[in-house]
Amino acid sequence: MNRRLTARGRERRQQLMEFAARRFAENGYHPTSVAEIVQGMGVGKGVFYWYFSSKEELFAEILRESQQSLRRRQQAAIGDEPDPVRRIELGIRASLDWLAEHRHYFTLIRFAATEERFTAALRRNQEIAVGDIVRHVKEGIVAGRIRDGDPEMLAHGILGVTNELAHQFLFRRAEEAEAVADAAVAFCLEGLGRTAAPHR
Amino acid sequence: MNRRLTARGRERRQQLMEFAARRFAENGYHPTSVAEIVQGMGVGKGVFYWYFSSKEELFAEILRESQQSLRRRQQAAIGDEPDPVRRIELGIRASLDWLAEHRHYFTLIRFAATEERFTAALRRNQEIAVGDIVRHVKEGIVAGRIRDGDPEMLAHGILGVTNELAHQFLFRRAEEAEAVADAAVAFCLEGLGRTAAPHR
Amino acid sequence: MNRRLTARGRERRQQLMEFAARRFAENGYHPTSVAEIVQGMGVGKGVFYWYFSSKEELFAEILRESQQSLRRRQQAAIGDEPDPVRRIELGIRASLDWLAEHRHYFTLIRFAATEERFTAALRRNQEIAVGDIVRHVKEGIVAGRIRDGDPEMLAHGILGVTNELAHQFLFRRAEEAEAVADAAVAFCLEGLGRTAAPHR
Amino acid sequence: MNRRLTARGRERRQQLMEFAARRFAENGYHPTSVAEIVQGMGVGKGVFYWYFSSKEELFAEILRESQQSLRRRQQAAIGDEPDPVRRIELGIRASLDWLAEHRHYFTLIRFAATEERFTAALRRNQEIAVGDIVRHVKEGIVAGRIRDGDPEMLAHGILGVTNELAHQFLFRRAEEAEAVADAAVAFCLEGLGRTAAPHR
DNA sequence: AATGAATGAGGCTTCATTCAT
DNA sequence: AATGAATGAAGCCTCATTCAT
Repeated sequence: MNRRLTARGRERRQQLMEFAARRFAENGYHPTSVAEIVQGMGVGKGVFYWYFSSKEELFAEILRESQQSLRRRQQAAIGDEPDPVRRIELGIRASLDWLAEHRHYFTLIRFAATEERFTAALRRNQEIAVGDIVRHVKEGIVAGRIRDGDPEMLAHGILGVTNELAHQFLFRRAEEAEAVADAAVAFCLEGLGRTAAPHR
Repeated sequence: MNRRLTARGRERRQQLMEFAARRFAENGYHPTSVAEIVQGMGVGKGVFYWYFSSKEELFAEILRESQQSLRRRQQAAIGDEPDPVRRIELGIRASLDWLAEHRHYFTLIRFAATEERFTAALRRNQEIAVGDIVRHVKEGIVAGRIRDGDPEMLAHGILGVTNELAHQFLFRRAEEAEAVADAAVAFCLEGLGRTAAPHR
Repeated sequence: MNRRLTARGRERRQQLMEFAARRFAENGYHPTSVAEIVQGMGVGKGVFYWYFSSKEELFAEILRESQQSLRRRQQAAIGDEPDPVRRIELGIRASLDWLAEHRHYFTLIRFAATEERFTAALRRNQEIAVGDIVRHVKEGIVAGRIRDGDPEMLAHGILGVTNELAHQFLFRRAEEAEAVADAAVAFCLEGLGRTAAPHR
Repeated sequence: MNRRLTARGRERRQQLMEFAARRFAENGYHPTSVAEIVQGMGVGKGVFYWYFSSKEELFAEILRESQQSLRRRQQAAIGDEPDPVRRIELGIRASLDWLAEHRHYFTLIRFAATEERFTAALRRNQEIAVGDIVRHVKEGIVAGRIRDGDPEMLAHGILGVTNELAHQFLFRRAEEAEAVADAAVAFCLEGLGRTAAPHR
C-alpha cells in the first residue's frame, strides 16, 4: 500500500497505528479485530483499508516504525562518543528510555516472533541492532576494554539483559528507571561480579 | 477437564499435546486450528474434545507441563551442590540442555506473554523460576561470592542472558551447545569483563 | 474438496447444487450470496463449506455435472444408430429434451463464459460436445449425405441453432417442444431451404 | 444522468465506456470495480460519477450504444437491396464484420442475459434485431425464395448460427473472416445441405 | 469538473464447539 | 471412545457510493 497522502492523511495513518499497537499489545494481535480498531477510532471500516492493505501489513508497519524509532534514539544518544564501552552503556540507557515510553513494543515483538510471516521482518531488524552492538564490542576487545569472546554472543548477552530488565522492572517501578538502567549496565559490564570461585 | 484415563488414553493425550505444541510453535496458536490438529493426527474431532475441554485449555496444559519439565531438569542438575555460584551455573547449563531439546518452548512462551488470558499462568511460573535463582543469588551475596545488588534484578539478568543466547544460538549451531553454555555462564559471571575504564 | 461422504451427505450436496443452480440462474452468480443459499436451504453456513471449498468451486461443480448429464442424455438417445445424419437429429432432439428440463443451464453457461476463471472448464466441455458432432458430420460428408464444408464450422452451426431455438422457444411455448425440435432439425438440415436465387 | 457535456466531456465519457467495456469483458462485470476503472484511466472517482450515475447505468449505456452501432452497420450494408435473401446475407456479413471489431460485445451480452435487471434492455434490442430479420424472411417466403416455416424461428436460427460462428471462429482465425462469413451464410441458406436421406 | 478521503453494508470464509450416531 | 456432520458468530476485506475541499 503506497498511497500519496495529504498531511491529514499521514496523521490519520499514524493514529491508526498507535491505536492498533496499543490494542494489539493489550489484547493480542488475533483477538483484536479490525472492526474493533476502527470502532475505537470512531471511523468507518473503509478508512482502515484506505491506509493499509491488510491487518497484517498494519502490524508489519508498526513493527518497522518501532524499530526505526528505537534505533534513532540509540544513535542520537551515542553521538560520536569515542569509547566503545561507553557507547554500549549509552545505547543501553537510550534503549531503556525508549522502552519506558513504548511499553507495548515488547508484546508486539514477542508476538511477531510467534508467526512465521512476521519473523522475517523481525530477524532483519534484529540483525541491524545486533550489528550495531557487535561493532562496539569488537572495538572494545581490540582496545583491551572488553574480555575476549565471540562478539555476537556478547552482543546478544547485552540485548538479553537489557530487554529482560526493561520488561520486568520498567513498568512496575517506573520511578526507578534510573536504577534499572544502572543495574542493566552493571550486569552487562560485570555480570554477577567478582567471583574468584572454587570452579569445579 | 479431569477425566480418568486409561494408559492408552494418557498416551493419546500426550501425543495430542506434542503435536499441537509443534504446530503452535510453527504456525502460531491462532492460525493453528483444532481441525488441523486432529487431521494431522488422523483422528476425528471428538477425540480432541474428549481429552481437552477447549483449545485454550490444551495450550495452558502444554505450558504447564513444559515449565514443570524444565524445572525438574534444573533441580536434578543442581542436586545438593553447596556453592551458590556453582548452583547458578548448573542451572544455566541444565536450562540450555532442556531448551535444546524443546525448541518450540520459546515460541509458546512468547505467544503466551501476548494474551492476557495466558499471562497469569505464565507469571506464576516465572515467579517460581526467579525465586529459585534469587535464593542462590542471595546466598552468593551473603557469602561474598556475588557483588552486592538487587537480587531480583540479578536473577532476571541471568534469565535474560540465558534465554536470549539459547534462542539465538542453540538452534543455529546445535553442535556448539557446549560453547553457548560456556558463553552464557561467562556473561552471567563476568559480563563484558574487566573494564577498568576512563569512565567519563 | 474431496470428502468421503455418506449417503446422506451426497444427498445434501446434491440439494445444495440444485438450489444454488436455480438461484444463480435467477439472480446471477454474484448477486446470489452464500448466505442466501444456506438460508434458503435452512442450514447453517458451515454446511456449505463442508461440501464445497468455495462458492467458485460450487459453481464449477454445477457446470461440470450439467454438461455430463446432458452428454449422457445425448448418447443414450443416439444409441448405435448407423446413419450419421440421423444421429445428428437424435442428438438435437435429445439436447432439446434435456434443456427443457434444465432451463437454468443456459444462464449458467452464459455467465461462465463471462469470467476467465470459468472459461477454461467451459471450453473443455465445449470441445467434447463439438467433437461428438464433428464425428457425425465427417462421416456424413464421407457418406455423401452432407455437403462438403469445414466440419467444425458445421458443428458449431448446429450448436448455434439448437441453443438459440431452445433458449427462445422452449420456455415460452413449452407445449410446442415437438415443433421447436422439428424447426431446429429442419434448419440444421436445410437452412432457409431452396433459394436458387438471382445472386447479385 | 443527462448532463449537457462539452466536446471534451463527451470524449471523456466515451473513453470511460470503452475502457470499462474492455474490462467488463475481460474480468467480468462484478469483478471489475469502479475503482479499477478510474484508476486504469488515471482519474479520480469523482469523474466517474460525474458522467454516470452508477455502475449499472454505465453498463446499460455500453449495451445500448453497442447494439445501436451494430444495427447501423447492418442497415448501411443492406441499403436498399431488393432481394430478401440477399438482404439476409448482407446482414450476416455486416454483423460478422462488426463483431470482429467489437469482440467484447459478446461477453457483455452474455453477462447481461445473466441478471434480470439487464435482461429487459436486452430483450428489447433482441426484438428489434429479430424483427429486422423476420421481415426479410417473410418477404422471402412470399417470394418463394425461402421454404415455408415459422419466420421467427427461422430468424432465430440465423441469429444462432451467426453468433456462434462469430464467437468461435472470428477470434481464433481472424484472417479467415471471409471464410467464416461464407460458412455462416451457407449454413443459413442450406443447412447441412442435400440430405435426401433414408428418413426412418 | 475533479480529487481523495470516508462510509458502512454486505460478501466470503474460518473455526471453536456441539451433537447425533 | 470416536466420527463426521452441523452450527453460527465473528473475522477480514471489498466496493458502490457520497462528501468535503
